[in-house]
Amino acid sequence: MAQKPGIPKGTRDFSPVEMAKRNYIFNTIKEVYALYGFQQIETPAMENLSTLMGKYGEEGDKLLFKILNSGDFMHGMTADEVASTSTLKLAAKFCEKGLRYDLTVPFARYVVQHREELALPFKRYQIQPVWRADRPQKGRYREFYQCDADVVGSESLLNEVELMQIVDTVFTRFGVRVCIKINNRKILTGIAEMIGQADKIVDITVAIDKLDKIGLDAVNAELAEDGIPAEAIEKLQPIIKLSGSNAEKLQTMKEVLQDSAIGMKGIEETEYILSKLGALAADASTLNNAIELDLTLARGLNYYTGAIFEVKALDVQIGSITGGGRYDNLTGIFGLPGLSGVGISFGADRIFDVLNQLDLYPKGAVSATQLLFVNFGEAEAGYCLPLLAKVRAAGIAAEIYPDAVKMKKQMNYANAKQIPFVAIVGESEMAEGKVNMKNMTTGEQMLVDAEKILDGIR
RNA sequence: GUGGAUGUAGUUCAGUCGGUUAGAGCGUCAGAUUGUGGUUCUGAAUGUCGUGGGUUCGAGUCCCACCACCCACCCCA
Repeated sequence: MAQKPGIPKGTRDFSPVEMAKRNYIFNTIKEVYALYGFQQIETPAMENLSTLMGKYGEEGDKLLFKILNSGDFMHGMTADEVASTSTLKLAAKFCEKGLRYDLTVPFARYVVQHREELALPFKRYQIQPVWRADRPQKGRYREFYQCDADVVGSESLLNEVELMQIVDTVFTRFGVRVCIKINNRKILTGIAEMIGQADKIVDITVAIDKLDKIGLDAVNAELAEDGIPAEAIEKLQPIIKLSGSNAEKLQTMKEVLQDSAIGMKGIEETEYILSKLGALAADASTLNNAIELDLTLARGLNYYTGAIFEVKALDVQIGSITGGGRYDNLTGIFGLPGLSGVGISFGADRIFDVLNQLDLYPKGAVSATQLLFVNFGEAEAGYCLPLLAKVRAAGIAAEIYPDAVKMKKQMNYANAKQIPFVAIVGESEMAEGKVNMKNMTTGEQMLVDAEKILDGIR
């Protein structure tokens, strides 16, 4: 072996077993989305860079994968430009496309581009890979899948309620215990107003967001570093430390934010969503999983304007595995103002890790072939082929070992593929018109009539 | 972009103070067993010790650079 081939940093191959598991995840999510009336779309892996740039903040722009123009990409460049040392400027010159960074922005582009054909409100889901030029680490890849569902063209909070129900249903089906955290950008804006730091809203939310990770003192230190006056930080303390039931938290915040119109609007929205989910009284929730108002939840993406959500697994420490929120004017940047959207995104790769750690895959999700015919030679194989066809016609995945090699080897193959049944047909079985069916789990064998081969697989 | 660790067989990893022939488990292959697997036993194959340079009589081991991967921060799913 001369040189081992490899794949780019932060990308992965998926083995047959991994794909079976991933498909189980994707299929479960798809089923639930469809159950709520969402329809699937796909968009291209690459978008025009102008569609992507400026939508994810300064950090996000840096993490965009840019695609070099094909052909003579230096064409038409001036000597000055070629000599320029500014990577950004050069990139802008010879890259006009980029790989998608998430599914939400391409979706907004899709909506604007197809606005005439869409029946509003438009509910779509989309399961595709996205790419980020991040430095990879645990649970973090440069190519990963998102499973988004969004509704645009409706301001009703019923959409938020349904999305919470979807989250709850999906994780219930997976058997993963989660905590759904909910907050509202308007409340955060109200808080920033109340402490007189409205323009620092982004810094404040980013700092507060880290509370459960770095602790209160570190958050306060970061706030001070961001230039928030000590007096304002002081005012923030009771809010950061707020505890109690959802209803209690709302009551407290109503008092704190009574002078902020936008803050009160956020409270009202949150109250509505929680009440519809039965999450205000302690024991009345209609969800299987806990839903909790968490004022420290901020979410980095700055296009969110209303409710925001995030889901954490209770039994695995891995960061957020699902997130989303309402964005009032995402299509505005593409020239279509006044359309409100709200959506969620399941992080399939992290859910994959969670299900792996908890070993929550249902039996049968992994193995595909149910029955293997052992191959003893030309004549025997010829006898098996019609039987094979019959089994397949009954919808049972089956295969015949293509080579008449040693039986041990064929049995090993069945083991490696976790095939539960093996059909052994040699001279004696052929002569009697029978099939020897072996259950690979129990080791039991029984001789059945070839006609009744299906009875052997039970 | 910042910081920290690691790099030896397909894989996980050992390898003492720098010492002559590079080790183990798992996996793979073969045999025990010509039509019965998972267990067991026996045997075998597989190495640019990440790459390049340096120190040395001698380097897997020490030094430097580079590369790769991992972890943490930033940010995020």
